[in-house]
Amino acid sequence: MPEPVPRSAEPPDLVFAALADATRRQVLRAVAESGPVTATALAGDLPVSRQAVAKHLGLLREAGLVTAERTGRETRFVARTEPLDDLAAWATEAGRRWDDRLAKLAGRFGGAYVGIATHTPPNRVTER
Amino acid sequence: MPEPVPRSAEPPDLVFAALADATRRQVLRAVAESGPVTATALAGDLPVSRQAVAKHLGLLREAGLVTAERTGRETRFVARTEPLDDLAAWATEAGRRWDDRLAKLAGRFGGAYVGIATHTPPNRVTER
DNA sequence: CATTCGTGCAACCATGTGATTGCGTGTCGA
DNA sequence: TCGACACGCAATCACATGGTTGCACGAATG
Repeated sequence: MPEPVPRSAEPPDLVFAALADATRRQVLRAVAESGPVTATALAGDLPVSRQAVAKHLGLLREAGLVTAERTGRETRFVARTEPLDDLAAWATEAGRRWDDRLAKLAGRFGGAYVGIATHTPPNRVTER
Repeated sequence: MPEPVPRSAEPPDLVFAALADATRRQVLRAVAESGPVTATALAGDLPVSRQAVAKHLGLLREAGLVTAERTGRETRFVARTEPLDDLAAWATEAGRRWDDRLAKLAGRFGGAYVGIATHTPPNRVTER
């Protein structure tokens, strides 16, 4: 056995789910670029209501992508990057492993699938 | 200006959306590990119907995560790894940039937020 | 040529979810 | 103390989405 497979910390569903929505990514990005910021301030720059932003922040918080700190009557959010690092690690690892598998198949079958599997645009079969 | 910001190929919504669903990730993983495989065969190992698998494969295909090749009456799917690489690149880049921003804020404010932003578990504020 | 098998498509259903509005509560400043 | 401000919570709504079933069509097989 080459290695016991580092078992890269598989990002929890929450992270995938949180990142799935474009608006939510926008919120996250805004938080990341605005430093500690409140939901209300954030809503000012975004095309959605304060409550919508608050909801997104809630999910992002559960996913560990932001941290909330309440002082007095306002809550400031800060972005966390670890989940992103985990995601990057996962994607890299998965991609690498599958590529290896693909390479083996290519060896066994003659390499026909390599091109298809790694260098074909979106698709070209029953293209609608 | 340090750099014009490499503008890491931002993964399209389709990729995020495709990866958001756990079952779909399972399908993708199965495809990746089973080499060229048909939807029907895939459905045999998964807890959902063939059509469900086919739908997932359809989305994965639109997201560029799998490729389909029809020969005769059966269609075999193969996983593609580029979208995953793009995702990894994006996550890494975003994380790095935000971390830089955080570091600057830490310098300006005294570092109080650093710990909170980079080493606090899920959360700890209005913990429900 | 009839049958069987693998697909794709369409309709349909239940749930989940992004977003809004309205309201109650706690905090800060005058 | 009182009003303004920042939140959090709940109800509601429209729409997207995962999943199923049923059916029709093209390709192998005898």
